[in-house]
Amino acid sequence: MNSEFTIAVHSLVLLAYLPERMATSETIAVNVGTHPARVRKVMSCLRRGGYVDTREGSGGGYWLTAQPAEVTLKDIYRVIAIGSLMPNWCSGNPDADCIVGSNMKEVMYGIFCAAEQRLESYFAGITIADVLAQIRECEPK
Amino acid sequence: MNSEFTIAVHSLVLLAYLPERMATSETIAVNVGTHPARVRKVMSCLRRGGYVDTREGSGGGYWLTAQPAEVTLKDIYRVIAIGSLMPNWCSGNPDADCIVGSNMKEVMYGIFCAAEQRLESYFAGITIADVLAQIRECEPK
DNA sequence: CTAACTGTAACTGATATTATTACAGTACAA
DNA sequence: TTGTACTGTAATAATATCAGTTACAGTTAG
Repeated sequence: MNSEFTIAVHSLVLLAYLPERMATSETIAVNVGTHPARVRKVMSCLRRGGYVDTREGSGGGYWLTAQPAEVTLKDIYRVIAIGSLMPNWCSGNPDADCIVGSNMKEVMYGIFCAAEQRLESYFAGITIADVLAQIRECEPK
Repeated sequence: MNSEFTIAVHSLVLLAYLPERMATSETIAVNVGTHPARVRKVMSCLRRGGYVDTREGSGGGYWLTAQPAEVTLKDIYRVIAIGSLMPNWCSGNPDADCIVGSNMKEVMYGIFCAAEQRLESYFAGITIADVLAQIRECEPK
């Protein structure tokens, strides 16, 4: 899995934590530990998903429009990282004579799709509010 | 996830399918669609896990020692691919002042570990024999 | 008009993945 | 005991993916 999912979750949790529920890509990037351009790319996806709103220009930035308790990690996963469980490489060769070689690709595809659904159902049980609550429970540094 | 897990499953299913339950790395590699050296690397892990036995030298190769109905994809996952769900990149900075930035890494780590357990429990329900049965159910080409 | 933003694409460098080569070690069989 | 056919493993090369960075057009507030 690439890390855009993590960046997306982190960004939404940060917005939920901030009193104004608003921040610029620069502020988010510092908190996440990456480059503002990368944050903007991820936030564009979240905007298309309807979880944040953006304003360009001076005084602009990103703010949370969704309720933290109503956005799940599954929602975010589907917007940002869907399909990332499946390896890019597939085994077998559909034209082979052997039924194992010729059908393995399809069977493994089915297995990974079902695995991804399991993963999504786990993520469906975790909201942005839950993640923020876990953060508040951490030992103060 | 890298594709060694897929190669391992494919190899074991092929061995379970073959009447002798035995094959060389060359035979397996052709069926899987990769290089024999790569198959040998994966099979070394499976040997250490106790799922196959190997014999060097002329007439050697790999054969299945475990019962196909008793080896699960979870067993294989743990031997070959454990930890592969977690991204290599982590967000946040434990030294930051903000509790979100300083604790996100740890919280996301916990989320991914639990997700991996979910994945493993799904894989625990699928045996090599199940995969082979699915292959036999596929339309003949 | 200017400063401060986002949106997005292009490019670079780093890292991960897969393929390939190489060769030492082992076992069988003539 | 020598040749052939294998495994075991490391090193290298080729390729793909990922993350960082730069660049700049477009937008908005003041």
